[in-house]
Amino acid sequence: MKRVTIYDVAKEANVSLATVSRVINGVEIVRSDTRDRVQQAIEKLGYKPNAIAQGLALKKTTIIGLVIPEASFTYTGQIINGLLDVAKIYKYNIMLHTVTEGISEINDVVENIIKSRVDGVIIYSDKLQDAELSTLTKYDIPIVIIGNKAAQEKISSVYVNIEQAIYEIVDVYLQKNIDDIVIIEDRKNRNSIKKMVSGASNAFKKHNKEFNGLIEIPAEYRSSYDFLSSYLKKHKHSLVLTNRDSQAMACINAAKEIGIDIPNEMEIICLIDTKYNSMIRPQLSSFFIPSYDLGAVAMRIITKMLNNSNDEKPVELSYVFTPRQTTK
Amino acid sequence: MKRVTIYDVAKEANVSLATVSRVINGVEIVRSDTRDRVQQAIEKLGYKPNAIAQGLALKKTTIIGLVIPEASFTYTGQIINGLLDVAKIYKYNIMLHTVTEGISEINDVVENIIKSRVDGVIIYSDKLQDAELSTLTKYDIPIVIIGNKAAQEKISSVYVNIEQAIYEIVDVYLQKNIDDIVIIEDRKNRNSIKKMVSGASNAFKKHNKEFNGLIEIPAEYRSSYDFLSSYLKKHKHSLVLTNRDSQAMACINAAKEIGIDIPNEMEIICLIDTKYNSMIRPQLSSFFIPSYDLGAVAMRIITKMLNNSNDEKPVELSYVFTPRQTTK
DNA sequence: TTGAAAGCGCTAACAC
DNA sequence: GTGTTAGCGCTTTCAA
Repeated sequence: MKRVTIYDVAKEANVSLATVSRVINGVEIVRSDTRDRVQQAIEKLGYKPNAIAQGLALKKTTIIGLVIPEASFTYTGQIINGLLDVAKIYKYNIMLHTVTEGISEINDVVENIIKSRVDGVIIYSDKLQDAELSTLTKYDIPIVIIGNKAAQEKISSVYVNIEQAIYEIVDVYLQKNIDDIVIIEDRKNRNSIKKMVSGASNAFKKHNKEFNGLIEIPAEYRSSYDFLSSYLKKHKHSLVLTNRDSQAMACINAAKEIGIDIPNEMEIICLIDTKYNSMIRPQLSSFFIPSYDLGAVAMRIITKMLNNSNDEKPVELSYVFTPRQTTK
Repeated sequence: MKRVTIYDVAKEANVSLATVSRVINGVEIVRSDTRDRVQQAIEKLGYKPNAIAQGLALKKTTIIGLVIPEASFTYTGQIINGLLDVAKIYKYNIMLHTVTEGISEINDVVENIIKSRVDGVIIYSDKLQDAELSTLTKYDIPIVIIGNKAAQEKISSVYVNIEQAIYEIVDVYLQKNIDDIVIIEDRKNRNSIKKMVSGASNAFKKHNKEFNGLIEIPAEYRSSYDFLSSYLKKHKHSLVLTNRDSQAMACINAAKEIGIDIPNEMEIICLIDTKYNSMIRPQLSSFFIPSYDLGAVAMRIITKMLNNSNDEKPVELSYVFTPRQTTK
């Protein structure tokens, strides 16, 4: 099919481009019979406005860049769903970028975002640090960060206070005089772990104790399972805190294997809630982190920024601890 | 920061736009000292070519549309990872669209894709039917379908032969004279289920039997668990085939609850493999479907189509049955 | 090797 | 209420 342009429609309907433009943009001042003529021409020719040309003329693309970590989508997926649902309402399109390791790759992504002239960018990734964010703001690209409170001016954010969550739960255990608490870290979510540790440390401090229960495990499920299988034989802990469900499951399975009774001999709490938490046995106690809302709110914030351009305050969403079968 | 254009760079470097354009596009015929001058100007001004303007001028956007179902990304996630890894190599950007129910919403997505002038579109969704695909091809948008063999000319595809997979496994059981086999369906993946049923039916036919073991369950995990808990009390089956891991888990948990011994009294096989299959207990026997590769290959095919424009043959990827603890 | 100028498809003053 | 025209930022042909 021959690419049909606004010009073809104008000719077909015997009007000027301007009038066609008015019709497709819903500008009111067009007489209804010419509007109809134009509409018919559009139908007949199957004309679809070229968003790229519109983008050039208007200096805005109605595209929002989204940056997420590669790998598991079990958690990120919900964020994306929230994001997209809101994006649809406001007619924004989403351009998807993933980042893994490698500083050069990160620079590529940033470069790419700038070139593509997105109207704004939503970032859910620890990988983009202040430097990258600064170059983005230098190019006047509105930014919303998911999962962290933004550290810079002009950057907005929506997040859950992980530190607080861990603080509270650890405090509960310390009050019951249970202090053999560890946090498992697989080095894949450094930033989250840092906050978890910080929360735990604060709780310990409150009780005049010192927290040093950070244990490193391998990044892959299989090897972390193997690691824990031998580790747990020698080390008993009262409470294990994990970031991801996969880590908790490695822990559960290893404990079962050894014969550790969950939750009576050892309790496990996972920070992030996925649909699998209540499917596995024992069902995994976890925090409910409103991931869908994180995405939805992020998108809402960005649309606001694009309309008012005055910066939005960081938004803190609340978590809920959901006890299941891995806690007493 | 003031938007800097190719014109600013030209002025800064004392050359014409054309020369700057040549430099940023790596056209060889520029003298090296002018090239250097231009490069310096670009650095100094922090110039980044406007992909939108390039898109207009070149009539191509280097954007690929991606259509996926909303909801769970546990499986789709791997497809996206494969897709993005290859997209990065070829410098394509991905614009993400999700579809759920609702014919109007689907039309919106199609409309949106056409307007955004993507160079091609990769579709992983049963929701887009022949009608929608036809309008896409009418607008000369190259299409690659993931998960189904394309039914139309000019449309390419990459898929796994689910029908065959189920045929083979069911045949194995029938040869052992086990024919109390059911397939669980939750109405969320109609197309897949249809193929599974077809595969099972063929196997039964081969043994001069008739397959009618399709059982409908609720779509949500919780209600399907409840349903199965009461269903399995009255109905014993030798083999349960499911599409998604969540369905299999509902089945496993319900069976456990009732006291059905898996795999001795009842076996369970899940079609789609996720990382959770080997984390849960009992570990779930399943087919390994190369989802990452489905994405990667789809992207490769699209790039080929964009370069040669001769249509690509459908690509069939292979599956591997991976027995774990839910089968004998 | 470089520059001038037309054109990609659209929007938005401004004029009629 | 409708048309004319000058951009939006870039590529590319054709001259020089």
